[in-house]
Amino acid sequence: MNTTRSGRPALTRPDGTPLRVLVVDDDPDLAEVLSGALRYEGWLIRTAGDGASALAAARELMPDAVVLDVMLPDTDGFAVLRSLHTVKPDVCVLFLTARDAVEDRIAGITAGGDDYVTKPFSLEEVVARLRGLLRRAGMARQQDEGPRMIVGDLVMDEEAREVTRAGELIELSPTEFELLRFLMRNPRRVLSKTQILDRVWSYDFGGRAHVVELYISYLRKKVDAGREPMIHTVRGAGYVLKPAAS
Amino acid sequence: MNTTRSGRPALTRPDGTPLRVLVVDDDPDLAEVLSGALRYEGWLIRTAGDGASALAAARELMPDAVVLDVMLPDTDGFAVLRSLHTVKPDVCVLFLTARDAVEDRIAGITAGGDDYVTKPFSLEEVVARLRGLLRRAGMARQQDEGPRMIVGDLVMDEEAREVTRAGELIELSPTEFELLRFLMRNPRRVLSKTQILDRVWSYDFGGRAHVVELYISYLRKKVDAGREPMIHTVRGAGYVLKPAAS
DNA sequence: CGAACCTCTGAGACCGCTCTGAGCGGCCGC
DNA sequence: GCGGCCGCTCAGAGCGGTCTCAGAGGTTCG
Repeated sequence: MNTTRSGRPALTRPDGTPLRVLVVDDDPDLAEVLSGALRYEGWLIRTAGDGASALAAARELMPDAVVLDVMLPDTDGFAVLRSLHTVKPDVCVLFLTARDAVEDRIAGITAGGDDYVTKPFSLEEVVARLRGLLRRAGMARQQDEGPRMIVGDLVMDEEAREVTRAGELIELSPTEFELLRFLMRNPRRVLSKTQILDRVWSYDFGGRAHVVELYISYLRKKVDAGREPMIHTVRGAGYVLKPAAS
Repeated sequence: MNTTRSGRPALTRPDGTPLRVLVVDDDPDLAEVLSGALRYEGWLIRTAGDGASALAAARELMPDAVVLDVMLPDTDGFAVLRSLHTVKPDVCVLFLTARDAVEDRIAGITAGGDDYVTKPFSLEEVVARLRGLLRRAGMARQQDEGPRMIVGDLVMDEEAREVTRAGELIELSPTEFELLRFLMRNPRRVLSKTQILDRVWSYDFGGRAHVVELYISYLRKKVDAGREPMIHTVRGAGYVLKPAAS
């Protein structure tokens, strides 16, 4: 079976081959970081730096999804979207956009089922949105039962943004939610504070790893409160999430 | 089973294959947004930019329904309608028309079973009208029980434009109604303000997401008033509609 | 022509979220 | 045992998201 580099089973096409994603951004550094994160999911990635080469790459790759910066040197996002749909009508598109440009020309994009994230974003956010898009579009094999993630008696419904432990509802802030999502996607696996910072916080976050400790403590208070602990500290290494039974 | 991108079961032909819809509009952006929204319903979409290519596409696609702009570069919509009926006599037609356009001729249309919406329209409106047309024409399989939607003790009858909670009638303004319809079509699913804006407000609406907050507060006053709340805010993400029991 | 309603804008208040800094306690090496 | 380091938690400041109110402008209907 196709797997991610973390050993977790990858989200694949229905036939088991890797999902294909095209990353389009004129900032080479950002494109590199993005494609790295997506490759880590076990997907097949190509990159392009402008609209024209994006179209060429799309024709060749026939991607299942495209991560597309709205601000491109040659064309605007809407035109690219149209061209992409003529190349592959069922392609999913995840737009990357500056925060203040949202109102600008993006209007109507989410209407077709496509989605967007605003810069600066976290890699987990991008990956999560893409997985959501691909799953809803029926391009991904249903290995798990949809948008539900389960570790021990801890359950996360990504679409409803709902977390329960032993059936009890747990309310989480956005950052807490994203941190827990990252932990749950990597159960029984030690994650360093740096790793967590790189994945869960925005790429331009200048702060310290201390924040991770703080949010872990928040999570413990809500997730482990009075119960068998699932979040464990590995001194000098990082944190692990494990089912309580173990 | 054929499903929409939201995971909800799609309205299909009686034989289970996707409904076929032809979108005819000379504005490529609008055609793109429309076909995106309809594709999202799990339907098979083709587009055309003028009357001649519309006819050609219709002959090839044999669509169940046509979304047709009245103002076309080469002919007017009514001529196209007549030709369409020679190609496929039982096709449903949804007209797109300017607000101040000829009321009399349009009136004749609705008598024939077809329908129309005035520009600028919201995508939810178009989708709802189309679903109504297809259902009434017997082209869609009745998977759900007709025009009735139920979430918890909240019931919406789309055709009667009537909403009740726990049996009590709730009076809603047009915008409130459409917002609630969108929420009810996506229960237990977090919807961002942008998503809501793109679907419920007209495509040319330039305003801010602030309006969504305002209308959510109106809805709460009417739907949740004094009862167990069903409309929940997910800070930083959007809103969810959930049965009170949960 | 007037009244009622609907929709949207703007302003203000509130409150939850995020992060900083500091202090404390426990773990490890010496 | 002792000092230093690592990790945990608390308290608080600043910020930004969200809610609500009041009112203007437009539309519909009587």
